[in-house]
Amino acid sequence: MARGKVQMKRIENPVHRQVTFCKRRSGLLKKAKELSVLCDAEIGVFIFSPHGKFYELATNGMQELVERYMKVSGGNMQPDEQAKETQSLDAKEEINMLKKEIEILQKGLRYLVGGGAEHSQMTMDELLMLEKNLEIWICHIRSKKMEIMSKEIQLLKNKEGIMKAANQYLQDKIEESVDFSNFASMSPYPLTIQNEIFEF
Amino acid sequence: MARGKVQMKRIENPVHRQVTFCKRRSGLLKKAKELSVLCDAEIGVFIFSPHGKFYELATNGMQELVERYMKVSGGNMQPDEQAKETQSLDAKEEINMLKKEIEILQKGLRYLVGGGAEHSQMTMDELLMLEKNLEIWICHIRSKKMEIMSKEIQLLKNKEGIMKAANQYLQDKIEESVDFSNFASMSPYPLTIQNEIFEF
DNA sequence: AACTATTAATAATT
DNA sequence: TAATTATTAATAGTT
Repeated sequence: MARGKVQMKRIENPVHRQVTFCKRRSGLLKKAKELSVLCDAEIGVFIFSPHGKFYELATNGMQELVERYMKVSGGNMQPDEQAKETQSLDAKEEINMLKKEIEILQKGLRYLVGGGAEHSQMTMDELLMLEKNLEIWICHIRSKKMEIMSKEIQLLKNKEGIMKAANQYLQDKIEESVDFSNFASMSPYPLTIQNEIFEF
Repeated sequence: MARGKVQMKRIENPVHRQVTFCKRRSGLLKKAKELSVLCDAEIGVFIFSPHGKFYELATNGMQELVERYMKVSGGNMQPDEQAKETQSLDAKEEINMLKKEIEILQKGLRYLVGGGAEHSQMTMDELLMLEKNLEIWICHIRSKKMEIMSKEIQLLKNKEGIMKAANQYLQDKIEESVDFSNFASMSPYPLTIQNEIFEF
């Protein structure tokens, strides 16, 4: 927008890039604020600089926007579509249970972020629920571990098969040589050493 | 930026406002994308139109940005506010929303505990670390539960002591009365009933 | 950080 | 709605 058209690709010169970042960042935030004021929209902007610095603008508190975002994006991007599911349960009860769970999870989150000071405020029931959640979570992790281990075992078995085949091949060769040359022993090494040779 | 300077306040004419919203929204998203490309920054933009329609742009997936945001912002959730917003909605919709929210919170927790790695991509070592973390957390919770139970036990013991004292007092009174009046039996009730009288 | 020459965005208009 | 255009706003390169 000034002194020459700009190519839409990463600016390689780090100084230029940094300067442009500052200028355009403030420009973007200004535009965002303008849009929110002029059109009565709620807007949130995150900016993480390449070096991890964080900038934000939010019309109504980022927290609220994030929560709203999560609600919308949690389903599909179209708020219309998520309304159409049919399932008959005792809705109010379920809602209450879910809300409780949310509260507990939020407390848990706060606890983790806050480093532990907050759980003195949790009741016994809440602690039980949180404990249950964590146990479920640990189960997931353990099954993931099992999965990884299974893969490794499979890999090792494959290796073993290949090594066995290689050993067989070598043994055959040796026997062949023995037959052919009539030497008593061409193979001074035990098979285990052959294994090592073919390990990979 | 055209045909006259614009006042920085809400556009009252709804048609103008809507038109301006569309134009500036696309402008803002464009600018955001440009900034991210030119300066190698990560950017997320939420826009909620006055009528609740939602637009977003995110360089690396909004989820990741939101998580990152939660990390830097310290996770100061306001559990109260979101409950009120959902009052007028259809129950099933609400259930879905709450479930999504739970999922997101769990993801957030996972993220915080794991230090940022997605667990589908986690290595064995990372999973082990996470598992250990969760177990530690469960230990904390269990010790908190123990603490609560201990307090309850203490409370019950105190009660017991008070009741015993009360009983003793009553018994003394009764004996006194017996001595004083020379009636054979002033106390037709067993002590267990005295216990009930002094329960609280 | 301040300054322009330019480009880009957009308000009003068609 | 979708173009057009007259202006203003943003900013790239420079100092």
